[in-house]
Amino acid sequence: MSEASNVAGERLLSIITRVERLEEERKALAQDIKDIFQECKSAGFEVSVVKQLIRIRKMEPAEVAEAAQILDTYMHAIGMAVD
Amino acid sequence: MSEASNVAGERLLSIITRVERLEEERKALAQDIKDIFQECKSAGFEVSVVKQLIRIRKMEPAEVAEAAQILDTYMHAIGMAVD
Amino acid sequence: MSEASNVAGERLLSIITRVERLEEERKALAQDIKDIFQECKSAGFEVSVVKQLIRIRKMEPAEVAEAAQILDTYMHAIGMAVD
Amino acid sequence: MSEASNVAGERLLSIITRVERLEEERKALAQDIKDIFQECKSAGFEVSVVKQLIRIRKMEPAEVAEAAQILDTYMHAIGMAVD
DNA sequence: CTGCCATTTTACCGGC
DNA sequence: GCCGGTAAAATGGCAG
Repeated sequence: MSEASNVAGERLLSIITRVERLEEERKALAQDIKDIFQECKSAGFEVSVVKQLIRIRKMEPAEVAEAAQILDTYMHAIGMAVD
Repeated sequence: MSEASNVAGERLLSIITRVERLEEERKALAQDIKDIFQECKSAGFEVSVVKQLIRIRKMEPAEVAEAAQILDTYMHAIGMAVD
Repeated sequence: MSEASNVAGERLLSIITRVERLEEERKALAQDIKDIFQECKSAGFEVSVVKQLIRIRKMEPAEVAEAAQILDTYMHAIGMAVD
Repeated sequence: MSEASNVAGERLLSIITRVERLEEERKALAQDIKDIFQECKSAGFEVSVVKQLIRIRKMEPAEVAEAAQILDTYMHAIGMAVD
C-alpha cells in the first residue's frame, strides 16, 4: 500500500488533506489582504489608521451587543429578567 | 456623492470594503476547518494529535529531526533522559 | 552525578525549577481567586455580575488609553505628531 | 458612608478588592516568568524547547508514552512512519 | 533582532 | 460529567 494503510487511515488522510487545502486557501486570502494594504500604503494612506477604521467598523455593532448584554445581566441580577 | 466625499475617500472606501470582504471569506474558511475537526472527533480521532500531525507535515523532515535532537540533548543535560 | 550532568545542565535545571516554582504560585493564586468567588456565591451575590463589575473596573482606564491611542494614531496620520 | 452604602455593599467591595489584588500578584508572577525566559535565551538555550521540556515534566510518564504512541499509530495509518 | 500583533492553544464556566 | 462556547495565555510571524 502506498499512503493510507487501512480504512481508518484513509479517513484520517482525507481529513488532513482537506484541512491542509482549506488552510492554503486561508493563507492565500491573508496574502491578498496584505497586498491590498500594500496598495493602500502606495496610495498614500496610513495603513495603521485604515486597519483601525476597519476595526472600528467591526466594533460598533459589537459594542451595542455588549451594552445590551450588560443591561441584561444587571436585570437578571436584580430579578427583573423578562424570561 | 453618497458616502465617500472625494476621490481619495472613494479609494479608501474601496480598500476597506475589499479587505472586509476577504476577511469574511477567511472567517468562512475557518468555520469550514472547525467543521472538519468536528467530523474528525466524531470519527473517533484525537483532534489534538491530528493537529500535531498536520504541524509535522508542514515541517521539513530535517527540521523535525533537529527539534527532536535538541530536546534530547536538553533532557540528557538535566538528567531526564530515558536511557 | 544525579540530575544535571554538567554546568550547562545545572543552569538549565535552575531555570526550569524556578519557572515551575513560579507557575505553582500562579496556580495557587488562581485557586485563591476561585475560592473567593465561591464565598461570593455563598454570600448570595451573582458571580457573573461580580466578574463583570471587576471587568468594568479594569476596562475604564483601558478605554481611556485606547481613546488616547486612537487620537495619537490620527495625529500621526495627518502629520501632527509631537514626536 | 464613603463607598459601600451598606453591609452587603461592603462585603461585595471586599470581595472585588481581594480578587483584584490576587490578579495583580498573578500578573507580577507572569512577568517574573518572562524575565527568567529572557535570561534563558541570553544563556543560549532555545526557549521553545525549554518550554516543551517543562510541559513534558508536568505530564505523567505514562501520558508521555501514550501521546507518543497515538501519534505513532496515526503516522503509520497515513503512511508517514519513519521506519 | 526586538518588540508588536495575529493566530492558536489552553483553561474556565455554564448548560444538558 | 461531558461538551459547548467564551476569555486568557502562549506561540509564531512580521514590520521596523
